[in-house]
Amino acid sequence: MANETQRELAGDKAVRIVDAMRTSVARRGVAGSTFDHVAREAGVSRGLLHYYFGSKERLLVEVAKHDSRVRATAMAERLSEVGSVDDLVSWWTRSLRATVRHEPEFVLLLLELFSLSQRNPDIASETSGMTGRTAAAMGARLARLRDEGRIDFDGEPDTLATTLLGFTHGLALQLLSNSEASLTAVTETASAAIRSLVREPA
Amino acid sequence: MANETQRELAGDKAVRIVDAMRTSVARRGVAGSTFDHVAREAGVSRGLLHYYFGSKERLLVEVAKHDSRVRATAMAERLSEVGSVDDLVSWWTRSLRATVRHEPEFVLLLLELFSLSQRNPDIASETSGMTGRTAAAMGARLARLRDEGRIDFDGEPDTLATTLLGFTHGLALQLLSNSEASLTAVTETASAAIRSLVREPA
DNA sequence: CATAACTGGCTGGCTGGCCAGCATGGATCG
DNA sequence: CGATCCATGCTGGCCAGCCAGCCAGTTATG
Repeated sequence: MANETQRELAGDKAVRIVDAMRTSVARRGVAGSTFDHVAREAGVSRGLLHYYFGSKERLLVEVAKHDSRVRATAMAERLSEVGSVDDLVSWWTRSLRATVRHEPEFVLLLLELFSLSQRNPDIASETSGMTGRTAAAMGARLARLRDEGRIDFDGEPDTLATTLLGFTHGLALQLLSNSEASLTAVTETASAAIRSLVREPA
Repeated sequence: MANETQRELAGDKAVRIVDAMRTSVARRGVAGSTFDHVAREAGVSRGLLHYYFGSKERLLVEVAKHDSRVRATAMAERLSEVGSVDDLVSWWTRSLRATVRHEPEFVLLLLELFSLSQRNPDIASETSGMTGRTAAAMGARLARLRDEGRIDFDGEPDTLATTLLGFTHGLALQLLSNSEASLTAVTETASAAIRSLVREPA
């Protein structure tokens, strides 16, 4: 075995552990996600978490990696259907609303990871890689759309993508934590802002 | 004494404790901010934290309250100097850059509070009150500027304020966690988006 | 039978909360 | 005016509970 971290992490149980940890962190936070809880929810023994991952920290890194891949793939898929300015804006709006309403766990996980990143270099690089890859995926698609003459915008594709992603995360937080804020009103305003960044090609 | 929570919290030591806790939470996170550390940094005994605040949770609520007041006041002050669309956009841009560069602790504290809000109703309402009051302060100023015919925009002032705040938080997070992202490029793009939401009065 | 997968009891370290008691300074009394 | 006595701010040792990590041992696999 080349690396004790890589102990057949594709196996059924390893996947279940990463999954359970992901869910638990979103629900209870990192501190509340004890090996005991996570092991029970994954249907394995506590010792196995150590056997596979060695430490809580490395398990968290694995969670971040996994989410990164899933997230980037899902986004690339949806974005591939975007073909015009209108498509792009409505895609952005819909994905924000869907995130807030149906999968807030993702935002909460991201929150925890950002928090941990302040103190843990490994998690920091993984988290930064996660947002970076997502932005890169979006940037690539934006560049392609511009090349194909379907949309136009100023500046680098990656800069635009990073900005859009930042808007999404910020509004999701705002909307999740402040129940008084109106989801529709805020997303409408934000859509208008996004639209101004992208225009029909000349 | 009417309420044991209100044990002369204006006192010198109480203030030092809240301050030390604030700093520590931003640096070490909530879990890492043990009574032992915080007490040492505030220059008081561990027992005093309990004497004043009763529990860690209530101390955190106090930190949130304090920050809320400070933050809203500071923003209202700066915003009072804004008198035109250009002023508003450049104020927003400058305040985002200043936050990222000079006071990331505020963002990190907010991050921790958001995270805790998921599990603690008291902190949730305090955090939501914090962003709510900040948005309300900005909204009031925006409404005034519109009434005075200095700027114009669509929709409710509070909706616009909430959106702008969300943008700020999201970009700050993005920029703090992803060192590769270019601060100037992203803030420029974001400024353009903001500008589209506010226009000269007809 | 050998090796890898897996289990769960154990432990040392740490943490929030508790509380018995100390110190300080003002009021009361002789 | 000095002695006595509290009230209140404050201290730090103690404790019960919890948790990540360890590891000796058991089960599955080939």
